[in-house]
Amino acid sequence: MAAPRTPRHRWIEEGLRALAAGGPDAVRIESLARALGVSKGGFYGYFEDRRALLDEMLDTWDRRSTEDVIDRVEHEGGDAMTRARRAAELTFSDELLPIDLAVRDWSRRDAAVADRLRRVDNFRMDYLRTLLSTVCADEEELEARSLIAFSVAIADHFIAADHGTRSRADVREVIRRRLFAK
Amino acid sequence: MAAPRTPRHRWIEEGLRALAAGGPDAVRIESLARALGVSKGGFYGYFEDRRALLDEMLDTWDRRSTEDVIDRVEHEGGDAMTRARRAAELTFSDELLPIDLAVRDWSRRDAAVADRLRRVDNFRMDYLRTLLSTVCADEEELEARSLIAFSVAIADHFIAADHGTRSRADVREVIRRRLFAK
DNA sequence: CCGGGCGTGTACGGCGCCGTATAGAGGCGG
DNA sequence: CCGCCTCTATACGGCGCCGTACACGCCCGG
Repeated sequence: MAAPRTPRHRWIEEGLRALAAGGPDAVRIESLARALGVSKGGFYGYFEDRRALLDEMLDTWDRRSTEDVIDRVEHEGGDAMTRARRAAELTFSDELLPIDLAVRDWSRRDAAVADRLRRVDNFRMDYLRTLLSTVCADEEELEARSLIAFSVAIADHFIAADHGTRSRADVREVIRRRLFAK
Repeated sequence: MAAPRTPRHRWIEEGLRALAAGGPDAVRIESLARALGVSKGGFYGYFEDRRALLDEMLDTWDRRSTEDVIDRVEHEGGDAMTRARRAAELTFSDELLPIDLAVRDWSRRDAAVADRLRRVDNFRMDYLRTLLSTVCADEEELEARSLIAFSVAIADHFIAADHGTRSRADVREVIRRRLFAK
């Protein structure tokens, strides 16, 4: 049989690109086809409909954002703060970050997406708790620090405010040192 | 002259409702008209086009989220932590919160929206700095606390994680007390 | 080298939306 | 009480998209 010019994963890749750039409403089959230099003819051979594509896109994002990230971080090693910084770098990479933000917004309007996001975020928070537990024994304190760490990391991409002479990264570094202080 | 059944502000109200519920892509003139029990006939008498409506919606949201909130909080009075909590309550009320979140997402794809959001967020951060400066003298520390406070408030609505036996509100209360401790 | 299938291109009907044009209704001022 | 002026309903052409139908071509297995 002929090797497909445009296999499943290419539709998924292009879909994730569109999602990152314009949110779920921008994931249009005909526009993906144009971006792929192809007509939409083949699409419906792989996917039942548009929703099925969106589901598989979420599968792909889910895996890349959790297992894949932790595997790499744990493989590279380092102390707790180093691992946390590295996990944040990978999680919020140029590639994954825009998808994450789009999914986060999308989840407010779609219960199935919200369920997935909950799974992903719990995965991340669990890892963060593990890392922070090395410097913080009190359970209440641990939970507070974990939520602060995750909140600052996420909100960094949603907040538009300036910080006078300091850069946002400077302020975040101050916060990070504080969180990982014993 | 006949009093208009559907004046400007009703289109704007309905537009904000649609924005809150489904993001900017959900603000469709014909669907707003349906929601208002009216045809779109009159719309183009008030607004140049769809974009003009979106601009006025942003004007309305901007004012309600900044000046209106601060005026009420300052009028009610209380200590710094009380005012901060009250400002957060008003800013993230059932009515304003979904609009805020939608605008925040929207701003990633529209530079004009991003400019407005920056103005609004800077306004809020300035107020937060003012409040926190009553309990915190060191400038670096003040900036860190302000960013944490704003980040936790914003991220609260974007993060899906659970916290074991504790509720999210519990954890946030722990953080709030910490931030406002001298 | 030849048939069959899979992946593709193309065309179709349908829908929802945009922005425009135009005609009607209904109150106000003269 | 009548004309006018504003707001509204309706209709239109156009566009982009969905999902389906079908025909073609190419490559693989026999």
